[in-house]
Amino acid sequence: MTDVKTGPNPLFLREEDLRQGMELLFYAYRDFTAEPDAMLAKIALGRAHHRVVYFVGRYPGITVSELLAILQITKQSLSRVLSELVAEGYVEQRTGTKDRRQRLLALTEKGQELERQLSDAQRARIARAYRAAGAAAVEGFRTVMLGIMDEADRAKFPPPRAPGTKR
Amino acid sequence: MTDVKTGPNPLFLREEDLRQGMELLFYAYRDFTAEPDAMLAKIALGRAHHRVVYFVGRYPGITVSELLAILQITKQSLSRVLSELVAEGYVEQRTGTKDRRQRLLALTEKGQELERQLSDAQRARIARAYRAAGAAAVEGFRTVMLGIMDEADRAKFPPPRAPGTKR
DNA sequence: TTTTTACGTCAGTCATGTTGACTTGTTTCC
DNA sequence: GGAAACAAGTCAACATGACTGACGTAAAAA
Repeated sequence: MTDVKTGPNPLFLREEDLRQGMELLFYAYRDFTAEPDAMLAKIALGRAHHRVVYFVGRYPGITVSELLAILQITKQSLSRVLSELVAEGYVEQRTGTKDRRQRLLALTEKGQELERQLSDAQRARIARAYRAAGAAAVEGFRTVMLGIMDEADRAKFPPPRAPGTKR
Repeated sequence: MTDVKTGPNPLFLREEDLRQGMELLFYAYRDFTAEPDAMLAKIALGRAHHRVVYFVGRYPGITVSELLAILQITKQSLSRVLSELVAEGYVEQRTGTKDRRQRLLALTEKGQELERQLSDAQRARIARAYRAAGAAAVEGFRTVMLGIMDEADRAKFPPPRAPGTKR
């Protein structure tokens, strides 16, 4: 590859640097998921349930197809997990008002409590890493992670607010 | 939590910031693994095989227990995957010379070729993200990812070399 | 010599994904 | 208004990758 300078930092990427990036993803993700997985095992649920509970909590009123687009699994896979969550009273479905074909999903009180418990360990982990790294590093993290993911979902992550800006 | 300033950046972490961090991990990892998964499916292998091939390629002569420590799965789980890779001629085992109980693992030529093909998409993805983000962002990414993972494996990631330093 | 370690294996189970086919209701389009 | 498209759900069969528990063998360490 002819090295055309694309900016102020030519970034001579060695094989070793790329390997390190791949491994950072592997180890961080492995440890990031380990805690909630252990909690889930105790109540006979799995990581798939966590993901559903997380995104339903994130987007109350989300439709089944929207959820499928995020998770990128088949509806048959989602179906099992989702119906278990509904049966156990973590998630409720109501028929869409605008489009009555849709099932709008939301967490029950119990579901919110579960989500909070599961994600707390992860939130704490992120918070710890963010605090230790500092604001500039966090912004770099954000930029690289956005570059790693497919372009399609980047719009879900609005640019950070300007420093000193109050909401 | 009483906010004790821990450094130059107090980092007022909002719920929203933490959620964003969690989701960055989810989406980046989802897309990072999608390409090799698709390739693996064509040759009747799975993600587990990729992980083994990757780390055996990374650490030629690695022992089974070292590999287990990295993957954090049971030896029974590894066993199936590993013996398939050996049977298909991707990985070879030889008895340790110092300790004859050990099976030292290494990739065959065929295994190296597979590893290269599988990881190429991932390497390209990381390279693209790194180049687009710039050196400072990459360093921030590194710092945050190290903070997210458990402390135990951080030693695997030596600090970056000083700028201008030749190896 | 006993114990521990490294590795392998058999057996059974579970969670999570897949494909393919089909149904039901609802909306949209001509 | 009728046909087509769409959202969701369901049944069935299957693959993968994890798990626990029990047991065996060979080599190293105590």
